[in-house]
Amino acid sequence: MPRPARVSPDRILAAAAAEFSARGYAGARVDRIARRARVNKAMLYYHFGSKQALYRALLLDTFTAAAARLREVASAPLPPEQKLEQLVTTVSAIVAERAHFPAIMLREVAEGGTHLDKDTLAAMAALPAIVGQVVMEGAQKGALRRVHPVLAYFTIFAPIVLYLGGAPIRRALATHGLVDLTELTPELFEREMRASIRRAFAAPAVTERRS
Amino acid sequence: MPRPARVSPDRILAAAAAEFSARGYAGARVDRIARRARVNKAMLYYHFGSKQALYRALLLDTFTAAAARLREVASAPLPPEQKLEQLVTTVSAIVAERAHFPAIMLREVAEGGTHLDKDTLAAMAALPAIVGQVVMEGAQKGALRRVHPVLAYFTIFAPIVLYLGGAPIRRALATHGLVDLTELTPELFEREMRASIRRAFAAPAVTERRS
DNA sequence: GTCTATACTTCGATAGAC
DNA sequence: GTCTATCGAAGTATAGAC
Repeated sequence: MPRPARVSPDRILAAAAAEFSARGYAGARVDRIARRARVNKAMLYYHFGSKQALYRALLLDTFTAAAARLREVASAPLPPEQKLEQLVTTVSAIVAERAHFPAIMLREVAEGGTHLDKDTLAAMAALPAIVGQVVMEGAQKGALRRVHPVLAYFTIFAPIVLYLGGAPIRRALATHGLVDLTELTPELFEREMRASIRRAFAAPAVTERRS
Repeated sequence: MPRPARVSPDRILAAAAAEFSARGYAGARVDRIARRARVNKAMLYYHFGSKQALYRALLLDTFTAAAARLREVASAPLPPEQKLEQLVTTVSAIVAERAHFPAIMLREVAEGGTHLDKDTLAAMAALPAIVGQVVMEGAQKGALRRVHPVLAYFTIFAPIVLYLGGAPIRRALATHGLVDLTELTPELFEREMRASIRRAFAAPAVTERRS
């Protein structure tokens, strides 16, 4: 047997990621997901049960994977300042690997978690917890300024997710000749973000640098 | 004539703001908007023509008003560092007055501008332009660090919009007993944001403070 | 596990009287 | 300008054969 063809659920999840991220829960069409995954609708319902269950499975998978990546950074043997910058890099990397991540996250925030169950909500809630842990550790060691951990989470996550998730609308703006920008690249954006985050959260210089 | 009753269009726009922000374009129901505005559907179509036209009217109104507020700050007789902090305050104030602003913005970014026409897209594009103007002025005067204007836009806007727009999902998390937080208040958030922005974009200290 | 055909529902939009 | 009634298009989900 050259091809086991045991790939339906994975293909469906991938198709669901594309569809839900591009159109949102209400805008997504089960027919389209099935077609994109090259299975028929009945097959999709056979594996996932309902549109909502598929959506939850997708989000649980997405946020669980992201949290795992961030946990690696949080528990790495690095000084807190470097962990913080590494978080920026890792969030960017997560988006680079899963292009649908930003749209899904932005939509779910806007949606208020309406379609989610407790497990999926818990997976989302893990992200701020991990960032908060890094910041609090840094403050304790005197390496970082004391800031509210939730503020740190938003200061780091929000710009990256909105900027990278904004690629499609920037294309739309460009189409209409409305974009001014000497296109900022994701690479440059990440570099500048790291610098901004470093400065925003650096501990006030108590011991002065020698003159 | 005690009450002109000439309020249908405004009431419809207000109802549309609530519905579209809570459910998105595809999830919004024209019936619900009409009911909330206490007009019937035919009346709504009489005034706005279609669901899409109503959506565009709402977004054009929303972003035009926000841009006007920000332009005031940009052209105020203030040093750039203060303008920057004032932008933080103003974005927070805009959200305080129009609670649906964050959700609408997050959704439209995720949506990629699909439902928008050129005018509405232009109104959205005005926001980064205004922030960029402040940052470039500051860099020219040596008051601010040289950063890409688009980066500055996202660094300021994104955390505020995502944090304030995230209130509903934080409530959902709290309902399930998943929130750790010693609830960060919007006021404290704004104060800390101003501090972070100030540090992130301050010009490197060339002239040392006297010892 | 896989597919076709279809039941059932909801929603955007309009016709047409007042 | 305002309203009631309704059409027609989609959309989720399932029945039932293979």
